[in-house]
Amino acid sequence: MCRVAYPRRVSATRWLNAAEQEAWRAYLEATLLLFDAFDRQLQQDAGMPHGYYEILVRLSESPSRSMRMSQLATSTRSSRSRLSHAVTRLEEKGWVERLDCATDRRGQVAHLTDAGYAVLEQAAPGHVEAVRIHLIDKLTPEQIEQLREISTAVRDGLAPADCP
Amino acid sequence: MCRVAYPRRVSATRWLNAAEQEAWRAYLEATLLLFDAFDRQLQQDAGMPHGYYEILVRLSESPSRSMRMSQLATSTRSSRSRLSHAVTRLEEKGWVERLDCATDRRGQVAHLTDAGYAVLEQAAPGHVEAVRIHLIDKLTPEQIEQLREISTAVRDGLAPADCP
DNA sequence: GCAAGGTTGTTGAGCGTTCAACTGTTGCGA
DNA sequence: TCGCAACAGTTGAACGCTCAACAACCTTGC
Repeated sequence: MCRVAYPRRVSATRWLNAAEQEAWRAYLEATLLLFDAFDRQLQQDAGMPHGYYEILVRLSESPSRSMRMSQLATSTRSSRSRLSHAVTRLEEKGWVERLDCATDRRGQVAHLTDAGYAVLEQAAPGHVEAVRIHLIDKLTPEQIEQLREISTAVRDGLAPADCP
Repeated sequence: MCRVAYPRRVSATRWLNAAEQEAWRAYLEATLLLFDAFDRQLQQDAGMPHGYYEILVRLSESPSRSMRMSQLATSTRSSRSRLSHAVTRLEEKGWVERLDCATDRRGQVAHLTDAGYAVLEQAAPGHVEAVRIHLIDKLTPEQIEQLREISTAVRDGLAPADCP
């Protein structure tokens, strides 16, 4: 039988040192400002939040302009529930449609309509310009590479293993 | 009088090259996963979203444990409206209270209560640990410094000039 | 062939955020 | 000191997200 004579001492908090704290806070603030800017820009110019735009982008990159709901959810890093609600809204706008999946009767396939593709084409330049102005153009090529490496390390630590 | 003979040609979209695209997407995905993780952790352990936690942190760092609403809003990078709603919730929980400002009758001061401070003390170790595990520990000291520089550049490009 | 358990996707309630409109107050120039 | 713009903060409606519960279907092992 397992006997624990004394409760193990709860490990002391490893607080952040000054450099770590500064990095974390700067990252946090930059990200909040950045995401706010993108959300506002897309809401104004295309009538949708950034998350919805990303859904359309992913669909547009698929050869058939369609994807299984669950695949779309993991590739946009969103929950099934969030995606389901989002696709409902996108369907109301006529930008996406739901189709039954041929091989799995539980499944649904989200398909980007022509209207959705048109909206995306019209919204993309403004969004890319915003990403440039607020992020890319502020950094040197070396920093862009550093950001890629940093982000990849963090992402791979958090993403389920089967995510591409 | 100013005369424009021909409308100026709309500038062609400066699309992202492969390296820029990869960096941007990795950053986007890492950040979504990271913020989700922090939100979930704090919601579970402390019953509040990350944004609310940050409000308590800022207040706790003020000598008087209080701040003007507008100062608190800009320092947490949130809108006045968001902060107002948030403080309402935090007040309902008894973690913050609103006081009238002595020098400006329009003003309100948010003050961290003892209960709020206690909650913060109890929630902090778990949150710091999450920041370590998912972010700091995944990076080398050089990368942490790089992240600080990158984030500072981006933040300073977006923040109103009078923000410290 | 069938039961058990896993997977896929949806739903509704509750909560947080946004946006626009609003109140009350202050600062400033005529 | 009057008038007015700017400022500080709040409010409610609309919307997006989370969470838990759910229905439907597939898979596995017997």
